[in-house]
Amino acid sequence: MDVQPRRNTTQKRVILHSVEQLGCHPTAVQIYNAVREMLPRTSLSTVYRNLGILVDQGRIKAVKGTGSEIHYDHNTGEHNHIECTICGRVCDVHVNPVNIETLNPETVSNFIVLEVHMNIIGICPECAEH
Amino acid sequence: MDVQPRRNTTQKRVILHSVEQLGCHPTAVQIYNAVREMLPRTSLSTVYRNLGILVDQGRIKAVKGTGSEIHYDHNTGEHNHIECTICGRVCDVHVNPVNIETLNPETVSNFIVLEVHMNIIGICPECAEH
DNA sequence: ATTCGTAATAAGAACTATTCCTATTATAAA
DNA sequence: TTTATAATAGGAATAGTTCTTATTACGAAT
Repeated sequence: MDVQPRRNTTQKRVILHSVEQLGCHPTAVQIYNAVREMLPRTSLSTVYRNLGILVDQGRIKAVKGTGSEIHYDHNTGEHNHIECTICGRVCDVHVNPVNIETLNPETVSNFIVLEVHMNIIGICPECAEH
Repeated sequence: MDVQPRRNTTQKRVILHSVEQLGCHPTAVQIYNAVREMLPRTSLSTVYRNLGILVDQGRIKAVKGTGSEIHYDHNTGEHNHIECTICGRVCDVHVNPVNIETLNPETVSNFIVLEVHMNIIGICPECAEH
């Protein structure tokens, strides 16, 4: 729970930069490939460790789609995601957020509601036109 | 894409029965443990294979939470899920479904919207009272 | 600038959840 | 019954992620 000292390493900077550059919610391996174009000796575990640190620091978000890989999102603001069933791409979506206050406690099994995530599944424009 | 003949085996019946009995969205391993109390020689791969068949047949649903395991749900009707951040339990929730028609195509990046899933994160009543 | 403690790294082993493989078993049709 | 083959048990293989350890390099204090 206490904050460790953090060094500002080249790898960390390039990893964050790659998440931002790749844009559309890359996976760890996609980030790894991008990073290795600039720093060819970077290891996958370094990518995973730094992604974990960046998530802990709230500088990026980890996003789960329908697949088994974790996607990383540099957009830390409130938004939802839409995933293409065909190509697997994950995009940002701005739907009116569900107001937690409006959820009747009875309907949510008397849980204390913390977050409401909306995941939309669909077909992206590119895949829609074959 | 053609339908294979399916045999009605004891294992398949006990696996479906366990998903129903365990109720609150068990994982494959939880189902495996329950099944082995009745059929001690059942293997984990048999559990996975039959869960896959049951999902394909629409008799149960596969549900992903925040964790890495897949949960199985005998409630095949339209509903959403709420997950406790503390104990990890996944429960059914009946929130007014999001009407796909009301989603502005612009706001959903011009995707063809197929499904809208709402995942709620919270604290369950048991965990709330320490 | 140089030294030095230690955070971060590279490389790969280990782990976890799931899927696949294969010889054997058992269902149900003939 | 017999028989063809779907389903099984057991375990190997895979995929994605996390962990381990000797080595490297950041940056604070000389």
